[in-house]
Amino acid sequence: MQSILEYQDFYNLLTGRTPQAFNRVLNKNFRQNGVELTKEQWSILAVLWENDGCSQQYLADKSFRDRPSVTRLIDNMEKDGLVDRKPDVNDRRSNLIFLTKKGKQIQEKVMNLVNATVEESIKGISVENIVTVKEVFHKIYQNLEVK
Amino acid sequence: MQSILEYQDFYNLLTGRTPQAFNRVLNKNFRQNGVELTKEQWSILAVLWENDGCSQQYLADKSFRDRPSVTRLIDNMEKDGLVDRKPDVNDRRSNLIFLTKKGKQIQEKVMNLVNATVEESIKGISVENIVTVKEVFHKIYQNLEVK
DNA sequence: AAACAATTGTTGTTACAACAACAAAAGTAA
DNA sequence: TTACTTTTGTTGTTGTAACAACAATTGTTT
Repeated sequence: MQSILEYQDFYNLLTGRTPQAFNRVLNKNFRQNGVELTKEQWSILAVLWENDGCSQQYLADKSFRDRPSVTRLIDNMEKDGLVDRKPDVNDRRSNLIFLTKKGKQIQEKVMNLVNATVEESIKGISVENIVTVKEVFHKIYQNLEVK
Repeated sequence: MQSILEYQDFYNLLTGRTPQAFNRVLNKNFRQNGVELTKEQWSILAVLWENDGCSQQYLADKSFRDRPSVTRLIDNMEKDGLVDRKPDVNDRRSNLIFLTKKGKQIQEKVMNLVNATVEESIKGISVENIVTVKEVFHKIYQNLEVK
């Protein structure tokens, strides 16, 4: 890391074309298979499939979003019939979010598409190198969070 | 990569909390130092600092955005007095984008902030591991682009 | 030259991110 | 209990992404 260009390269590495390409291909795979989900909606569903009936705050923590973002995602997903909001009788500040029948039924199809996209993307990459990427990103995250 | 959870982990790795954290810290560093730029505007300026007076299509290619996104970024940056649009006399379909005095003057300050943020983020990570991340991302990009 | 195709930029629409400000409810301390 | 603080969710605003559709211009083919 010496020149200005290399710093810009590193920025592009982290936030640039590869994550965008992955998102684009995932979206395309969704659409081509009749799955009308945004990648953000998928990331919320993935949390619910593991823990149905959790709060919006929990969804925000698990999906690395802030509360306003989750509020609006749930708004749209409720309109699309994927989830229902139910008030928490034990804490009236809180809503509990439940999968609808539709939200449950699409799990297998969606996860197959996600798995296929991930497998396609990491073809020819060794497990050691994937582990290294995970470790580097974890370290970067820690470096930035300490602040 | 065996279970559903690990695939989701990989998705989060690529598009998740670490890139978001980097963007958040970079934005914070901009604001705390009186630089009123979005990270997207910065990525456009970085291209112009290397090649002032290029077309919007060129900016789109270099910053990995589509044409509509660049149109609106330039709209906003023109309002903010960072760049000027000038018609290309040799090709009347095309605009040439030029840095204003303001757009040139902030280069040093902005690049110092970007460099500091990158350095902070990669503290304690070996050059070999950073190279591995670059290679893995390049391979992923190729895997997805072939499609 | 004329017809067709490709390129460049714009506009419209929908969806999301980030941040600030806020209200309601719950928790805590006096 | 009352007053203060924290938590949870919502709304407002601005900025961007992705995609479709389009106009103007340029390039290509015949």
